[in-house]
Amino acid sequence: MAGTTGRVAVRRAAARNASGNGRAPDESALTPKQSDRRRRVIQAAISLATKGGYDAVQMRDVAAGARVALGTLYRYFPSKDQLLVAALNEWAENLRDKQRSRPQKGATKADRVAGVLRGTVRAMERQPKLSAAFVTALGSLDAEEPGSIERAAQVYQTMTEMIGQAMDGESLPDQDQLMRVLGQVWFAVLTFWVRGWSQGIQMADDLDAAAHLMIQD
Amino acid sequence: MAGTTGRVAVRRAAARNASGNGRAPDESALTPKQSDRRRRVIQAAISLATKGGYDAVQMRDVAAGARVALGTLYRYFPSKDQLLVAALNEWAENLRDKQRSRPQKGATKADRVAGVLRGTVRAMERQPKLSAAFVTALGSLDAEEPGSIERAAQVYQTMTEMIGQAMDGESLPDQDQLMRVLGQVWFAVLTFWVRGWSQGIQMADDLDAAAHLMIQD
DNA sequence: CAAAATATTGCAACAGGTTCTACTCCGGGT
DNA sequence: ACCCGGAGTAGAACCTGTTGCAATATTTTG
Repeated sequence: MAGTTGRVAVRRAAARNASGNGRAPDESALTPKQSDRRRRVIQAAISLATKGGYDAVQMRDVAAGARVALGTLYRYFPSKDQLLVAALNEWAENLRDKQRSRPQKGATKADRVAGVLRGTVRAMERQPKLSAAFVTALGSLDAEEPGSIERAAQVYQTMTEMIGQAMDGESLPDQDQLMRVLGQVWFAVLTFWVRGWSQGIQMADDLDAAAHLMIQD
Repeated sequence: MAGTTGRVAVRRAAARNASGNGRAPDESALTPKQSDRRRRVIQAAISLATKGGYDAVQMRDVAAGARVALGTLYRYFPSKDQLLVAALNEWAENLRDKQRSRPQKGATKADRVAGVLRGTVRAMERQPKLSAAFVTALGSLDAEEPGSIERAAQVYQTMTEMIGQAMDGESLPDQDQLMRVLGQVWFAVLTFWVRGWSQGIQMADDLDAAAHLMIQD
């Protein structure tokens, strides 16, 4: 029991790219074998996270689960956090597509936006361990680490697209600023939940409050 | 150069409290020697964080800097993150007291609240490394770790008090909900900045937008 | 003041993310 | 078919947060 270590922020900075390329194979198209490996890695990470959360996603286990060497794992994803955020990306894109096919029904913009936001947290509450792992990883991305900002931006954009769908019709003034802040509230609400600073129930309330306070219609 | 580890989420859970007490001496009043040790520890952490940020705060170095054994350090603070958040607490309380003596001048509630929020981030921008360490620690607190939720709540409350000062006068309906969301935006804005997802300049804009969208007066 | 209870110290040991090394393997160009 | 460089593999090694422990030092108690 007991005993464990923690999160690590990694310095990395210089170094790296010792020999040859050193870049993740994301850049150019992956060969079939490669995208298969990539899929297996993400799947292994999700599977571990679903059962045991962030801490249970141990890189050695992910590698073993995906039947790749540790070094290969790190060639695909430069860190545990980026791996998990990549998984979160796929999850979010899935959800966005689902929401696209079943649009919000609310009468007002505010209602529809609140609906979308509540939808995401409801989905996350169904897999608390996995979601906690996602949120922890997202909130721990190292800004210095190449690619991490882009990966976060991708999640943010998927989120924004979901909100955008609910705001159809003529756009409000300052819509960008508004969506930006809504994205921040979404992130904070999830973090508060994951960190135990608020109960699951409060997430919906907070999102409702934010949407209705900021969007008046 | 290169090489480092990351954040660690610690399992801890059971175990601990093996022999005797095991509780941090925070509980009852500290003896003079003890509060002196405590002060030295926090000071050492701040000093390291100011120069090198979160990663530079290495527990062995903190212990050495405070002239305390590693074990003692852990008796006072159960984790690196709680140590840093304790430091953040003191910093925030200081700022709150300063703001109390020099209240916001804005004409509207929204202006004054935005002013307070901007004030905190402006102060943080002056010590980017230290602030990044604070925010990272706050966002990494382990919910399982005893005391961590209380410590986060304390920061949150100090924040709330600052906002409260600016909202003097009759309170709005849903004021609690409102302050809650404002606190979330504050946290998110700082996180976005620290993670490199937004520029410093944007922090003020986002906080202004949030305050003015949510407080209409 | 002596005994008992607590706090500190110094250090070794662990754990898990990340890095490094020495090979082996595979696919394409010649 | 042969050769080359990039991609993979296995595993050791490194780093730093955290824990465990025996020996001392300080405080509390009676």
